[in-house]
Amino acid sequence: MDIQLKRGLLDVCVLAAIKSEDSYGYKIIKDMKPYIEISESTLYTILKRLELAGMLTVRTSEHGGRLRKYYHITKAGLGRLEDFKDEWREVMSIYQFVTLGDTKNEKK
Amino acid sequence: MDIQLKRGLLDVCVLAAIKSEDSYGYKIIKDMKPYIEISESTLYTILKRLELAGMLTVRTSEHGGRLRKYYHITKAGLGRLEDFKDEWREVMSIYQFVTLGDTKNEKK
DNA sequence: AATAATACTTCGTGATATGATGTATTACAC
DNA sequence: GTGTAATACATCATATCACGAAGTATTATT
Repeated sequence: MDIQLKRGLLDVCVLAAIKSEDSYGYKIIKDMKPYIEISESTLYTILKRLELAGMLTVRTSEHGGRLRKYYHITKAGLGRLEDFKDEWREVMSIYQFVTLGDTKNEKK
Repeated sequence: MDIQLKRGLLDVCVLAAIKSEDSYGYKIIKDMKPYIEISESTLYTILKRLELAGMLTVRTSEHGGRLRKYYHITKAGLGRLEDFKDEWREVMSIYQFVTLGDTKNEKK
């Protein structure tokens, strides 16, 4: 999939991945995989960015003798997801513009 | 609208704006305006990029004592628009992922 | 013992949207 | 007839960001 199209989608995907329950890096990647590929370097960059923006909080927890960072979505993060749904209406109108006049049985 | 979401949309929007008939910079901006805002610097950058990629051709023509650059979509450009429609299926599946479990009457 | 999987980090790079600024002509308001 | 807006295109510097590469460390599997 086109890199540029992914931008703007990745952030909300990560937030969506931790929406229903706290999760950690490796799991987020696996959960997103069926829908969108994300590299480790990209994910951890995004997680840090989202943390700085107050969209999520981090908690370090031991798991099987190894440290894991669990990410928890905040109210701001949930708000971001809501805003995204609003923006999506705009996106769909743009899609309409791009595919305008593309129906098979188009009239002149 | 979110800058990141615009990426990946702008290129195809510009191609769509010259799809049915040749157009020029200023008109493209005005045609796109109801759907998506684009600054002049961005548009001319994109037009140059698309020309280099063989998605469109340029023809300079005089109009009212002033030079105008008319942009014409190529087969490759039309192909790009077709590819975009395929990619859109992926985008919609991502949207599903993001809004998963967001219905009002959600079951546990 | 070796390899794969899990888990996170840092760095450099390339793509790119945009504001600022500049040039030049035409149309219009006063 | 002079100033301002609109038309039309160009260039530059900047900031954001996805990603590959490379690294560190532990656990699970073969």
